[in-house]
Amino acid sequence: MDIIQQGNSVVIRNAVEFEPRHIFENGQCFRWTREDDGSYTVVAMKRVINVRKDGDDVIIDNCSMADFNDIWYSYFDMGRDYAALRKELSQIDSHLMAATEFAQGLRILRQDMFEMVISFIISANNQIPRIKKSVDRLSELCGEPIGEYRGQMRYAFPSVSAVASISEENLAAIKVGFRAPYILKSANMILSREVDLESTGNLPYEDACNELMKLAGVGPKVADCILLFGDAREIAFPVDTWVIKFMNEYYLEQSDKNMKRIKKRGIEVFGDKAGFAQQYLFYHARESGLGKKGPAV
DNA sequence: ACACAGGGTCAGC
DNA sequence: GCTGACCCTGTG
Repeated sequence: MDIIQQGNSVVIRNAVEFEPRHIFENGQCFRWTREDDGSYTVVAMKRVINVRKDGDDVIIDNCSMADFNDIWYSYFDMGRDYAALRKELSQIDSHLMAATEFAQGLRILRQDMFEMVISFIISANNQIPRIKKSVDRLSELCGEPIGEYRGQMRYAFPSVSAVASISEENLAAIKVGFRAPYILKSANMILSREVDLESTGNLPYEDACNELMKLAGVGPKVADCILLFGDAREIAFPVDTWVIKFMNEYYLEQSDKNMKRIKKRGIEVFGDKAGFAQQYLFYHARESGLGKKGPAV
């Protein structure tokens, strides 16, 4: 991989396994905006960057080589061979063959654990545009300002203590509805170390899940999202409405809506890479409108 | 207009 | 285990 600094940008040459659209529009991340020029402006890790594709090159603007090495290399999971991963998954069956071909360039981000906890608590029984707005409002309310970019002030995702001490009144302004008390309670549980986000990384998958589910508003699906997108747990298999759709369509003998059984079946079929399989299939199902315009693929 | 669902979770049986 | 309610808001 050839990576060079060019002015205020870092350029990754020949990055055929890096497609900003597939990375950001697949539901793992909420703090991005698609610009008129097709690029993506992203706030993460107390920084703001702009990511775009130019031919086969990826251009990360507002980024130093030092930041790329220290932060974004890990964030974008650059150490993983996605070509090999897609090839491996495509051999499982025709659905994964289609999904991995469709979403070439998708990567699973390694994001901040606390940001994942709060973001996915907000995601419950919610819609992606509204989730994005709520996370933005929360960051503007009590996140650190990290400077202007493209004429707009940007705010980092707030710290644990900042979220834990939001007033009820301010929290209402974020418009997270019935999730407000969950956010407050969970932030306080993390602040008091009743649940230690940093130690979950050392726990076996099942234990890490149970630890996270002690938090308010965190059930099995949200716990899996936190572990998959925040802790790079490849076995984590979040079961949501879209997963229920494609599992019933392709992988279950008879219609089933029990999340526990669906999850068990997913791990049975996809093995220790279930999380990756889930992302490709979820994204493909959603983008192709499975269940709305008839069966996909 | 007004019902309906949206990357689920929780409380009550 | 299963069921219904849940704050909002864009959609048809």
